[in-house]
Amino acid sequence: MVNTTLKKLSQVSGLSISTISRALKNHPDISEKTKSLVIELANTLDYEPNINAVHLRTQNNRLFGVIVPSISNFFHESVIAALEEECRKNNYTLMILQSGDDPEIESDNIKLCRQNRVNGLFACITPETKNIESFSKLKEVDIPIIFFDRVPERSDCHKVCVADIDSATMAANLIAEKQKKKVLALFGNSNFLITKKRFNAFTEIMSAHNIACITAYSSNETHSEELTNIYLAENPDSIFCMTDEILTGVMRAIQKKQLKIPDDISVIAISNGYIPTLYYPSITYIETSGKKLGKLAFESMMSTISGSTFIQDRTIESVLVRGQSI
Amino acid sequence: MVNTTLKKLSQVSGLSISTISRALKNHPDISEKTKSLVIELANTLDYEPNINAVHLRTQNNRLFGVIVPSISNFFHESVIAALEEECRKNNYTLMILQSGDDPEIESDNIKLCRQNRVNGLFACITPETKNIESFSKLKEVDIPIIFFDRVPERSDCHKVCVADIDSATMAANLIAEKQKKKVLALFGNSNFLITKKRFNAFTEIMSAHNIACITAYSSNETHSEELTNIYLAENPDSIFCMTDEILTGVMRAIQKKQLKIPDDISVIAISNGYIPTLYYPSITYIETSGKKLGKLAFESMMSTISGSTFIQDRTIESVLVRGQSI
DNA sequence: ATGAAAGCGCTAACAA
DNA sequence: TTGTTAGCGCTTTCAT
Repeated sequence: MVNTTLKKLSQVSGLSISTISRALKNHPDISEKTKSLVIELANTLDYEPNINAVHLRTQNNRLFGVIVPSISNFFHESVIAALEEECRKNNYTLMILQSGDDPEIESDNIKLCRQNRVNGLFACITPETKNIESFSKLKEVDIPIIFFDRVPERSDCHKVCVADIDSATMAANLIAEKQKKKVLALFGNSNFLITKKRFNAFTEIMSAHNIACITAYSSNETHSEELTNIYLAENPDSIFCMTDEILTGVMRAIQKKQLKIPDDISVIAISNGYIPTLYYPSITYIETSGKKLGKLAFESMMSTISGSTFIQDRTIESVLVRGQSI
Repeated sequence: MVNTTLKKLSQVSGLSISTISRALKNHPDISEKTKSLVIELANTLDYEPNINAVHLRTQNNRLFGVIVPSISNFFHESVIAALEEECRKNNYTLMILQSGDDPEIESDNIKLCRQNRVNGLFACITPETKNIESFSKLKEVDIPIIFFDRVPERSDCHKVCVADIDSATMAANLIAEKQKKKVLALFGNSNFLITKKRFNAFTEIMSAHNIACITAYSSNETHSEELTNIYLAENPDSIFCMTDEILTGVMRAIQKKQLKIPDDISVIAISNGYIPTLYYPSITYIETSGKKLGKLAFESMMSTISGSTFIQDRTIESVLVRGQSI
């Protein structure tokens, strides 16, 4: 069966299309009698407005796009969940796109956003996104972009990030406070601004306290496990993990070697919060909440949409969640 | 700046709108000269077709919807990832909707699908979805539905599921093979058909082998941990976990009590595959692949869309992945 | 090879 | 209070 349209309702009821349209939107001009008549008719015929027609006509899709590397990621997942919730509340639809960390797919996704005439885009860029030219095309047609988590280095764009320096600082300070002497610190992709900042903040505190610090970069689990195996030979008394992926790799190595946490070795991580609780003793971590980030990003979007010309550059505070791993 | 339209290209080039439209779609009637001219112009003016207009005109949105309880779930996440990939390849867009296991939101989502004139819907129903009336409205307007994972009991609808009985059977057989004598078996939500089937298959094999079997239902981590603590008093030699959530709860209890796996107690789970590898020794599990399910669901959708009247009822084979936990 | 025109379903300004 | 009409941007039939 074919979908019911205003035209059909008009034909069946004998009323004009515009009267039907108005009645359905509870327009004050329409009499109560007509309204209830039309609404009832619409219900029995299962009328649902054709959103393409509405959007074409109103030139407002009430649609936001979000580009993440992959939804299979605790952090981004929680960001999306938060965005989705806010969109629901504000009667927007969210178009979720995955870049797979491939700049070409990212560029395709941006095109999709333009074709769909999104009202705004939330974007987490790929490590290879050197210039943001493809994003600029959105700006040219006045589609605001809120970058989040992984953001461009330039300052003329809206950004919402988790605390980069702060979270590394908190972890470093806890290590110092616990009188650790030799730490293995594993960081994520060195292309990212956030990695650089955390690396600098962390190592600085280490030197300030005269704590020996072995550093390495890794962005996946297996590599982290290998690195841990290698550097465990140097007998660190603690390990700092910048991401969940690193943490799981490190834990695999530790568990295989049957090392006791925290007696043989201490562990501290930066995480969104699920993985650290899976282990026993549970891992102490600095929480960077994707949920909070999502909410803040949405807030920034709304204020930008409603005319604020202010460049948004916001940061989510980190929280220390104490486990028993250090 | 405003978006470029065919009209604008027409005005700038002096060609008619229809010529522009044809040139852009590589229509054979148009001369090469005109084509290249138009394409170049479109590029310089950053033309992107207004998808709402295209869809309104062509009455084909090339859009699928998918409803899951939450994207924050390993299994559903991988289903979505697979669906997304297939959609990409086939030039469809995927609209991802979350029900939060709330029948009311589910119903809203279905409405959204109708409003967006999706070409088809992939749906994983909520535990409370007693009747599928809201889904029927989609069928009335010829929108095919492929139910997956959690599906209605009635037989007149398309279904793609993971092996229910088989996976429970495989786990049970392994437990028997390993000569276990007393097993604690934790199952998910008892409303689901899949739970019932697995429960029956599992307990049947247990009785056939004269293995004592304590059973309980739990659908979240904390509850699973509590149940484990309670039933550990009865000294089972093995635990069967029907889901990842159950597994993490069980493992928390085991780790807190410092029980050694597999010496003190054996563990076996049904899982999508990530969580079991996090532990050491790694957990033996029956893999139910969300990725395979997604691919198969898409296949079913495509054959239904292209006219097959055949009721699809397909099942993903399970695979035993051996860890060291039993 | 190109153009004119109709119409997809809807909203809203204007008319009655 | 209701109806008429134009038009959003696009595709496609029919004419030239």
